[in-house]
Amino acid sequence: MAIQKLTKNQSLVLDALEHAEGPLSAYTILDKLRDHGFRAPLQVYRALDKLLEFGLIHRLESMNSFVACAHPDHHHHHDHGVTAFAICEDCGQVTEMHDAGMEERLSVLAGNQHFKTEKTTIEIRGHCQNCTAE
Amino acid sequence: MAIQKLTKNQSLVLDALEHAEGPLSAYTILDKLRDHGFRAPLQVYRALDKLLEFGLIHRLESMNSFVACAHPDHHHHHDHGVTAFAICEDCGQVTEMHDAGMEERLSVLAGNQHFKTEKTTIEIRGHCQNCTAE
DNA sequence: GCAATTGATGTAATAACATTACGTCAATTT
DNA sequence: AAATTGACGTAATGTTATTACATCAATTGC
Ligand SMILES: [Zn+2]
Ligand SMILES: [Zn+2]
Ligand SMILES: [Zn+2]
Ligand SMILES: [Zn+2]
Repeated sequence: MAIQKLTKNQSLVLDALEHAEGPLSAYTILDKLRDHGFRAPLQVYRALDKLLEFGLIHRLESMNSFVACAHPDHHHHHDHGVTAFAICEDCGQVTEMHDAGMEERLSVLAGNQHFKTEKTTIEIRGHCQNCTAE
Repeated sequence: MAIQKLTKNQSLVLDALEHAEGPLSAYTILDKLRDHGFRAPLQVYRALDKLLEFGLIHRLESMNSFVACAHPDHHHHHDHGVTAFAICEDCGQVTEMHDAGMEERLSVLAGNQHFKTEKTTIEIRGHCQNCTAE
């Protein structure tokens, strides 16, 4: 699919996420965008919903927050397949990972249960290389 | 480790989860236990924290709720390894799955990033066999 | 036995996260 | 031009989780 034209609010929210060091909660985004006219949570949540739909951002379920997609051809629609995230509990850094072998195992697991997968969440909490070094 | 003696509140919460059809939110548990003297969220959250620690229940991050562990030797401490959940969005049924191949892939993924894993969340949202049949 | 510590509990208040409801407006379609 | 659609603004409310403080019971050390 072609480039997605974003509305002003959507662009502001995406921008906030892309320039952030790590994942942001919806309310943190709201605070960052008050100077740009944001006043209510719904302005953020509506933009987030669309950006999720476009595949430009991801939601981290285990921490109720959001990150910009690390995929290089951002600002385009594309299929992610299954995405796994490594989340450092010390510094907050998030690494987005894709792995065909992982997808295959999950596909088999779901198939065993005759389960029709719509969306898969994989989040690894722990400590990144930097924060592990003594 | 041996059998864990549970406090009254912990037993009540575990019981509520074991007798539930599907996952329950903390506040739903609170409502179910009002007749047993529960008055405040903290009574539930404290019990949930301990039950999670003992490995007797699981938290489903993608729906902010909790399920009793499906592992047969429940009421004992045991290591789960990595657990994946298939969550039906139609009927709410949750299936707990374990798979060595999946653990291996996750281990490799984390290893590639020199990431030290503490806890892994895998949740598959979709439709179970019953809810898929026409 | 008794003081000190530890762990569980009760209660209230507050914080953090998310949605519903309602009205307006601009662009697109018919 | 009317109808439809999609984005937006605002207020109110609903849901999930934590902080703070006081009390009580069981255990530990002397
Ligand atoms: Zn991505
Ligand atoms: Zn780190
Ligand atoms: Zn289990
Ligand atoms: Zn189902």
